[in-house]
Amino acid sequence: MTGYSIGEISHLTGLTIDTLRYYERIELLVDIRRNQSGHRCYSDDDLGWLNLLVCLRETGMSIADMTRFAVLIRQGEESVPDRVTLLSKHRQDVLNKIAQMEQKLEGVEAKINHYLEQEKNK
Amino acid sequence: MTGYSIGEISHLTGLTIDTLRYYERIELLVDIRRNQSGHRCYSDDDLGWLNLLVCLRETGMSIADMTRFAVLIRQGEESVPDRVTLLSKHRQDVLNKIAQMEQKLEGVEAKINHYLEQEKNK
DNA sequence: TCTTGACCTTGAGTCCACTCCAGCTTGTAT
DNA sequence: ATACAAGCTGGAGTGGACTCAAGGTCAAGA
Repeated sequence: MTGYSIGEISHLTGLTIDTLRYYERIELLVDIRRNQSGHRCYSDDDLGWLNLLVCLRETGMSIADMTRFAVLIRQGEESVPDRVTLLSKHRQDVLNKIAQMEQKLEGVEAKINHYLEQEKNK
Repeated sequence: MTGYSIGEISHLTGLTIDTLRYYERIELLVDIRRNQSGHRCYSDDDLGWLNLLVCLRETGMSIADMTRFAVLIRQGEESVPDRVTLLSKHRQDVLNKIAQMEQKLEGVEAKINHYLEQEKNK
């Protein structure tokens, strides 16, 4: 209930402490509570938001787009349709990127097999 | 038979002209033939190598690793097992990364669905 | 009391992968 | 003859996403 320290959040999210402070600087993260001694004190909501950011980052969303999304959220309820649009577009981008990677991976596999053949016939 | 100009190769591979020259500068590409007027003249082998590089790049291999691979190739036949090792490791990395992206994408989809539910109950 | 360790801030630095610039040459079309 | 497109070089600049450094505060334990 007292919230999480930056070190705890770093462990829980996999983001470094420097990255957490950086995200706050660029306003990807706002209004983080502080305790008496000025240390950041993250809430469960903050943790939830960071976990979503990690999902977006790991699926290749740019910081610029994450920032756009964060702005939508700050605009409140009425931006929900826009948020759906943004995330849906991202979802499709990710699916395309995965398909693209799978296709190019075939080229790599063909090369591996070519080398294996070459070794076999020696 | 006369080979391809840098502009043609750019179209064929999707790499920009600047990137092609950059790859040569960092020795990802070596011994590109020149015509009488000093212009690059790429062979079919060069094109094949570039297409493989594109597969590696699009699947997320770093320039540093591509350079290592290029060095192995220049070492000749005896490096074939090492090339297989390098490419196989990359293949596994790509599969892991795709799996990771698919998993994190579920987090994004959950959020989309959450928003859609929220909109429905309004 | 004094030392650790975890935290704080501002500002600068790093790494990667290009990308752009200025000034020059060459070959083809009008 | 001249204009224009496409190419050349060496070197500098860019954008994205962090990452590090220096110097300071604060609370708890030996």
